[in-house]
Amino acid sequence: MPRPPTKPALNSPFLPLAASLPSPRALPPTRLSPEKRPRRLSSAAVSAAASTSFSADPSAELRALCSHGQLAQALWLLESSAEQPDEDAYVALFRLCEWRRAVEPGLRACAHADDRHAWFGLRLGNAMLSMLVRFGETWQAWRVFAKMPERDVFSWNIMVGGYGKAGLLEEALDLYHRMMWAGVRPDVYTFPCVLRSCGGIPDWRMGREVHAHVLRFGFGGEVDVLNALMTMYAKCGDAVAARKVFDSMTMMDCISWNAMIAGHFENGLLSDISFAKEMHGLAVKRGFATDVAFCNSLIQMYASLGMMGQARTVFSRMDTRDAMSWTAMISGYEKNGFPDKALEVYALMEVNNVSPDDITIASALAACACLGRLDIGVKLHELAESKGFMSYIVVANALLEMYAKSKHIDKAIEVFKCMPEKDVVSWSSMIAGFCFNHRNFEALYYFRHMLADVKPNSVTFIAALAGCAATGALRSGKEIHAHVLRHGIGSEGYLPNALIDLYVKCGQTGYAWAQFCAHGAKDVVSWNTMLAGFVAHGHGDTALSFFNKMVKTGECPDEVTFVALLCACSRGGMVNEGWELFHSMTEKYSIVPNLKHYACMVDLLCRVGQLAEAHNFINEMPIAPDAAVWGALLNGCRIHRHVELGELASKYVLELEPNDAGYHVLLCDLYADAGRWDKLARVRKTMRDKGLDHDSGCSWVEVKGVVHAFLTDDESHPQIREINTVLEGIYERMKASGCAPVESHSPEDKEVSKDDIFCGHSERLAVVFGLINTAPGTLVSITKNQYTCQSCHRILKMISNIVRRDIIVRDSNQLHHFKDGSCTCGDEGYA
DNA sequence: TTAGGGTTAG
Repeated sequence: MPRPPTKPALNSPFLPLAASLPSPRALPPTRLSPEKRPRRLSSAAVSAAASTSFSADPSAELRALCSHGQLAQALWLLESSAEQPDEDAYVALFRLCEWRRAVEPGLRACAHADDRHAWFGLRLGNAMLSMLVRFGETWQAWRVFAKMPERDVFSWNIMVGGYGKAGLLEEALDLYHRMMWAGVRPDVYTFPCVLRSCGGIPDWRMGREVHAHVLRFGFGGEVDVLNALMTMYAKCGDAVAARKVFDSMTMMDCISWNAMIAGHFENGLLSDISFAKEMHGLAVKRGFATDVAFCNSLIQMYASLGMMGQARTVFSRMDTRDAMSWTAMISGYEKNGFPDKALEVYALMEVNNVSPDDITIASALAACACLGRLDIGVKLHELAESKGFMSYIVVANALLEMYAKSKHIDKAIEVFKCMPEKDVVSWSSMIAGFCFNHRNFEALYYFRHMLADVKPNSVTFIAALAGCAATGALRSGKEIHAHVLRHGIGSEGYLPNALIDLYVKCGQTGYAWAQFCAHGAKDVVSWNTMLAGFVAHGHGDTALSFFNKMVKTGECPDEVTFVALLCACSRGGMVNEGWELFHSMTEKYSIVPNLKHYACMVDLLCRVGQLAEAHNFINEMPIAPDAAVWGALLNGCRIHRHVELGELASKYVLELEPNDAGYHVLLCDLYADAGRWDKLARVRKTMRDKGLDHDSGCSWVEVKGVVHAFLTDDESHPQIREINTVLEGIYERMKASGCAPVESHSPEDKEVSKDDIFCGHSERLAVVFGLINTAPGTLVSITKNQYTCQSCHRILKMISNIVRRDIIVRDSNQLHHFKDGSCTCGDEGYA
């Protein structure tokens, strides 16, 4: 025996149900592997049964009905007959139920037998076990197993395998141990059953122990057992041991090759294209290339290497393809950045009448999410519902993401709420989905709720950090940072970059810099994030020298790098540097400027007053300018009060984005600053007609780890009276010192100032709320969804001077750090 | 005349 029996042997007929056994409620939902076709009755068996004359013997009658496949009648007979059927009749009925996958009748027959038997004989017990395990009824199977005084290796195999399949991996290993203690000699089927659970946990030590048993019991030459061993080692991350098993095999089948490829792939060892091709060639030579599962593996192998052409060749040469073959192609295209091709393959699959499985639908949904194809996504949703796939967590998760990425977050919430079980992916997708839909508030709310339910992973943290960064929730972000450190995953995936971004966006350049320096595997994103941080804080010179350092280190800049750099030049009025960088993009770095770069250049030229040059620049663009490019010109015209050119720009802007409230407001500001009240009124009327007149300005401020949101003219906050009193006080002090802001009033409408209508003032409420609820000297950090208006900008500068506090306002456009009466933005655009 | 191992996933 491999181990001394420390637990009582599980061999008595009246064995107490051990406490370690799972309760029925604890059983996880099972996704049963694709069904093996139920065996059909041979025609000989049917005719033999048909020739049996019906007798008064209910057992014989029951057997005959079963052999004719008349399940309903058989069940009726069983339940209505007063007499107890014999063991053979029961066995026939259970087998029929198993073949038919008739769960409900099977369970009824099971209850019938259970009521009338104190114990089950070997044949009857095994038939019941087999059926129950096939149905995923692990708990019922355990009850039957406990009522079997005699058990053979088959009974044990079913139990070990069944528990493993139901996801009760630890329990499966426990059963295997008990089998050993009971002195049952394992057979060739036992090892694959138990090794599956070792790999699934994964439990390498136990796997090695089972490996020793394999050798001790003399199964070291069995292909099936060795295949299972190889897979177990691969799943436990021991590619070397897996390879050793593979090399020791004197006989192998296509499963061996498949396990080898899959094992290498899982352990990330298949990055070598020539090795992959060699594996392919060898397998073809040995005649395995016709096996469907093997070809599916090859497709996946090539897809993971980004070689979709090769994958397609394998796919097209297959004589028969199953749903997995199609799914492997769909997911391959989707993962390699060809979601449109993925959907083409899916359409072709439909034309070929291949029924998609849950993973096909999940993969196709992922492609829809990439493309924002809500139309196809909705059809897939309907299909998933009709096929009963909504209970599969992968399908629901893929659906969530599709809806979130198609800007239908409410639909995603609906799907999420209907999910009976949610895993870390479901929660992470919702958090990321909220951020994607600019509903960061809810992202953090979901994150907090998630912690009570599911253990977060690096993807969750990245999504939650994005939510904090977007709302400027520094304290919540720091809390998440602490979680990350506790989980020991601070350097996992994109987490280091997400942390740099958090601190940059919350105005904590020092922390960001510390994170950047500590990040051992910096990539272009790390550099870009830090660079954007310097730019946002108005450190244009630092940004440029940082860029030089980046290039010297050997990091290759990308288009994002240049957006940040051109932005720095624009903010700092560095026209020459801007032109130099713009030209270097194509000349030095082979980066084709995109619309964002053009918009930055227009902004740069406009800010230094070169409006005509900016206009020329737009006219000479090799690509069609978008609203942002014209918008930059419009903004420049607003700053320099150039109404005519501004009107021209606004014509293009509003043609391209007719329903954007922001651009309308910009035009209003242009007219207001130039004192053109007639034209201003006209734009305001257009806005009213289009329903764009409601101010959706919103500012967030985090106090003691809770993010508070303020809307324009928000009177709903519990502390609003206090806030207003403080605001008034500040106003009085400003007046007394003779620096109260001048509001530009419209002469026709003396009651309402320009700022009251358009600027929102929500940042004023949020700033004051932050000031009165935090300790003296603490930095107050606000995030706003629109750009800060001139009046608020002036007032906040003054407030920072009066109260001697640092105030950071991150608006939709830039970051303002107010200190001692001035702002880091250099008052650009706030002249 | 019952069982096992390989492939597709967010």
